[in-house]
Amino acid sequence: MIEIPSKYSPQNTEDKWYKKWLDKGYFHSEPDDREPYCIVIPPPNVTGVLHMGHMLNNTIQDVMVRRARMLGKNACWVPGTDHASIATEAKVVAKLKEEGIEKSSINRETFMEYAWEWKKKHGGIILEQLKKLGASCDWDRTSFTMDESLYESVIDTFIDLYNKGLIYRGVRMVNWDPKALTALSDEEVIHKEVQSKLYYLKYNIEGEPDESVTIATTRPETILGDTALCAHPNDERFTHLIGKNVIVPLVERSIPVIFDEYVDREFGTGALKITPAHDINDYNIGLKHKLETIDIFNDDGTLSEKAELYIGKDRFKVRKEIVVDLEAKGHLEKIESYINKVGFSERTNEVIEPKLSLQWFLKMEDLAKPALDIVMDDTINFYPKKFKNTYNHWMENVRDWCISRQLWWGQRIPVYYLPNREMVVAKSAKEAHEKAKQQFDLPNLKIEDLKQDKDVLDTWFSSWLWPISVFDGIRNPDNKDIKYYYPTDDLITAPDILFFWVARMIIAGLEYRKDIPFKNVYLTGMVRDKLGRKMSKSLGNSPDPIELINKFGADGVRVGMLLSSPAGNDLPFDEVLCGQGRNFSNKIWNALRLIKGWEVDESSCQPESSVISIKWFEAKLNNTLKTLEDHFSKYRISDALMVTYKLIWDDFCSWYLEMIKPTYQRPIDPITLAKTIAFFETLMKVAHPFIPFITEEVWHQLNERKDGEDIMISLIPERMRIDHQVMKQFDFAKEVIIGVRSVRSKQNIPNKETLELFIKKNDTEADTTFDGVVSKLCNLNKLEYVTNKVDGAKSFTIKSTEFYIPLSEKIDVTAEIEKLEAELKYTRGFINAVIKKLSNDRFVNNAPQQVVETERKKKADAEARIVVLEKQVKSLKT
RNA sequence: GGGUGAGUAACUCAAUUGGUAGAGUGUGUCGCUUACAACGACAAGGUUAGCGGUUCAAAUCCGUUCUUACCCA
Repeated sequence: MIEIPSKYSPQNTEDKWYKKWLDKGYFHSEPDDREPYCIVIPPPNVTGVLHMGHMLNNTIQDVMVRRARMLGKNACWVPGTDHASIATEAKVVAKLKEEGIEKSSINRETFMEYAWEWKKKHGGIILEQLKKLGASCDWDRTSFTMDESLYESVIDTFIDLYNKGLIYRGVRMVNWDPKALTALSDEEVIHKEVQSKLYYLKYNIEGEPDESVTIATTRPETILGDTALCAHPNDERFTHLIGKNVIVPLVERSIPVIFDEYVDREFGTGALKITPAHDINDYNIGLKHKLETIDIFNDDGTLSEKAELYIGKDRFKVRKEIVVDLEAKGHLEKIESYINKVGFSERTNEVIEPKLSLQWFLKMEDLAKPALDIVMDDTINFYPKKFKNTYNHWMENVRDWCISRQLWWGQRIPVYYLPNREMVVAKSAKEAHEKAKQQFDLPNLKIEDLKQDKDVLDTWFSSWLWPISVFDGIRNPDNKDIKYYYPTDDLITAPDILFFWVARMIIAGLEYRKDIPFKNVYLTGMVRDKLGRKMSKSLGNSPDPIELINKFGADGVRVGMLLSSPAGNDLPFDEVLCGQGRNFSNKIWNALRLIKGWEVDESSCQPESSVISIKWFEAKLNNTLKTLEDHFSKYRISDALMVTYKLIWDDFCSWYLEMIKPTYQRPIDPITLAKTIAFFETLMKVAHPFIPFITEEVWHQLNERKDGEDIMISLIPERMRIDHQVMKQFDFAKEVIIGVRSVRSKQNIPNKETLELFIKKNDTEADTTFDGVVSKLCNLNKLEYVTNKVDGAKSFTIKSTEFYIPLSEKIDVTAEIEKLEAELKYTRGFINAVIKKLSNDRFVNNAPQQVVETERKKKADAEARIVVLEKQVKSLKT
């Protein structure tokens, strides 16, 4: 026997094969005559390291790409990263701080040098980790959202949209991160429940020094920015305040009492203070009632001069101080503990301050409409379908997109301001200069007089172009890559970015290519821990993917990730699943060991049982290939894997190999061996997209391969006709085998001991096709058809066929009768339901013909079985 | 508070659109039998969250209550 260790070790094969594939250029794709299959990776953040979400997501992508490749398509998976402006800038700022450098002490250019240096050093980590997973990305096409061509595409797009009148500058309430000093999108804000306090504050009524009205607030420091007090118009507790003013405590400012149905009468006292500059709802009420806005905060979260008091102090410090002062002046009625949701910055974990600020916006309404329709009419398909609802809801309530960020790391907004407060939009300062001179008739304007906008664009304003810009399709709309690969085929991503990435890519695709960016969107679930919590760094509940790979092998981890992750359902991750994946590899490995260990006798002829076994497995294989196609067409990846898993483990290893296995130390015949190896090869091909490494290794062990004859670039064989007859016959044989094994197990008869099996057919002719197989797998020394019941034997019944196994021990007649009667009871219950159905005219007339037919068949089968069972009981009793 | 999903075996999920519920894992019993103990054989396990309704027939459709996740406010 050839020396093959009994345990498969992935470490010895995975790196070897990945390198080989890479060296041979198998991952690279160039346009040709074949049908393209393309996926663009959801670009991970350059600051990121691989987490479980990436593992799941990229495993699925790799499965899709590898399968497409093996179906003969020209498969291209474009990898890359996004520049993640705020996250990266935060990292760089922190690193500089460690080195004793404050961001405020250096200029933009110097900062950008540091940032690029950081990117060069750390930006590729995540992509290297993907290689460990086996990702078959076309690394030659690796893109980065700040690469020259992608950068320029973003700028061109901004200019184009501006010229179309879709981009404007305006004051809006934004989510302000006082630490990063930038606006954040809603998606970058995480709302968390926190234990806070509800302060009940008394405002005096103007002109009535003895009267007051009490409001409740969680943020007492913001009273300094109050410009109104509001109650529900139907709330009788406050009708006496109509037309009156109240006095803001401490600053002693008079503000009007207004009425609006927005107010929740149940909350607090029913009266609400209105601070339009610092709360989005108050802002909207302020707009409606034309209230003044007083912005009491500086950008860093300290109080501004507008606040009049506590100037320069931090907002949280002020909260404590103002409560003391309010109490001293008798304005504090009480404090209750209260749980509310507070927004935190995703990147800096700072409490978000709603803030009015001047930002750039993209008008979304007209752009969103066609992007909504194209999903609703299934031109783009979502898997699972339920996300169409979510998408619809979002797109119908779309709000303008705030695209500016107060950062340096990113594409700088191409807007230039003139000394006369006018502005021009242009690709470069030089162009802007020319344009400004002409447009405003300023021949003496100097280029230094132009000031470019300080802000950069939101990272999503880069990534929404991703499926186009990775092929340079914005700048060169007719280049051969974009024409060949676009639209891409599948997009695989998580539902939490459905709106701010997926939807926007669809919008950009329709706007700039007049075509969808992808045909299908597969939404993965979220990876959670066993307790159902989201995996996150802060909780520390996420395993390190690289350690997992070291422990279980990349193949094992891939199987673990895929096994229980149906599209859109969350995946409660458990290492046990990776263990299952590793065991699967080991099973395959040992099947290889078995086959490699066989001696061949070229002159021996093929046993009948092997002939029929091969016939059966061929049918089973083709049938499974069909099921597999169906699962893939519905994007049921975990089902596809399970079907493959069972085909290999159950059908091939547990059944087929046992059926054709030569007796110990006997040689195998050449035909059976050749056929078995061919089956094994096909199985490896089918499994390759899921477990690329071990399949490549086994493929090479199974046969001598010429250079370039690798499984990765081979084709999955075409499906042949399925022999349903032989499958049916085998299913019956299987039941017989299980029946015999069950008797063995219950009677504690060791496998070594041979048995006799007598079969009494009652209605149909005996089908002896699999008798040889049954004898072999049950270790029978006799298999005989009889016409009479066999006495003193263990028995079991399948359909209406009786089976008898004579035993040396005595049979417990009472137990046998009990068993039979239990079966009779079940079958009678079953047949009664069927009879009831069939005797109902409305059923027979209304139900489809086929359904009625199967019911009749059920009835006939059950009747026959009852007759057999009854006879058996009767004979046992006499 | 509003919206959208989801509640099926101990766990994770199926059930081809209404035809008396199936896998994998786990569990139990037995077995280191000759590829594999990272294994094999066999077995147990379900009032489909509760209640009510439509139907010949409901896990599936309708209503309602409860639980839960996500999104929005």
